Amino acid sequence: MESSDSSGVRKGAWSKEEDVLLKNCVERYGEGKWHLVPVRTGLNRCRKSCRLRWLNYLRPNITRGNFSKDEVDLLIRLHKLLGNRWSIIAGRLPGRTANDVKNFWNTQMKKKPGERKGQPIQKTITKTNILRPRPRTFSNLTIQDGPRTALVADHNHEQNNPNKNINDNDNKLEPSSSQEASECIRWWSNLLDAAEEDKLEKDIPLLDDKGEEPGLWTGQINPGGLMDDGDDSLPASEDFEFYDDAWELLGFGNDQNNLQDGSIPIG
DNA sequence: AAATGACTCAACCGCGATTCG
DNA sequence: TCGAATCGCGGTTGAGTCATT
Repeated sequence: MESSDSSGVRKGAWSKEEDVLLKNCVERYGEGKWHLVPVRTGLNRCRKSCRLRWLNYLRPNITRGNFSKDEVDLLIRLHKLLGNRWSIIAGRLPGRTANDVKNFWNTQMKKKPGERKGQPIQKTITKTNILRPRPRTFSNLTIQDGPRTALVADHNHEQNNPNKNINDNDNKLEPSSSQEASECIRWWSNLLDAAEEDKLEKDIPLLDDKGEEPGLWTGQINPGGLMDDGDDSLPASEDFEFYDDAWELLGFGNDQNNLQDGSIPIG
């Protein structure tokens, strides 16, 4: 079934030999610089295809198989909050790629209740029940408690932060065990519970009184959320988002200046 | 056993955003 | 400041597989 485009670049399913070449390349040079991968490997593939294959299939720690009940539950609520922002949602589901999440949603969750496993969902996304994230990038931030995957870590500053609660060898910021993955899911689930109970039952406007979207904090973390093609010198989906309200619920208050500090107490 | 339809998921496409010279 | 290159993402497609007739 293989084919190639007008420039002769191979398309279609990957062979085992191609997988080995790509895997060896990434292990040697690291993720990123995808435009160099075809040159380094000799693969007749475009950079996008190489990145996609790595992120969605070859990358370590990818969780395969059915979604657990907890994952489905969290997925439903995150989708309710975020809509089709698969990379962000996947970032809350350790080991799941955005493509996985998207495929799962499109194949399982769009079925009518009774046709699918899991609980019914609200099919219609309206302006009043969806919160779009408002990116607010920050760095040098560490949460000293909670799941490791909820840590906020600026890769450029990790070595300067003695308080970071993360394994130095694990710059992917992924859960190291299924127990941690479950803990991460539970943590986000609880957080969403609190945020939903506190705010979502009210009719939150899309824009606040300053004309900005109420929503999420964006910082740096990668609990495993991945999207397909593209490239970056940092692992994909390094965004970390905090529900504004959850931020307060967690005891941080609403002083955004806190975010500039090296660490923030939690709980 | 063969034909057909339904389903899954890997992969591609296109476009807006970002980076870089 | 601008244009080209690259990245990141969501939407869509289609080949392979499974279930049903």
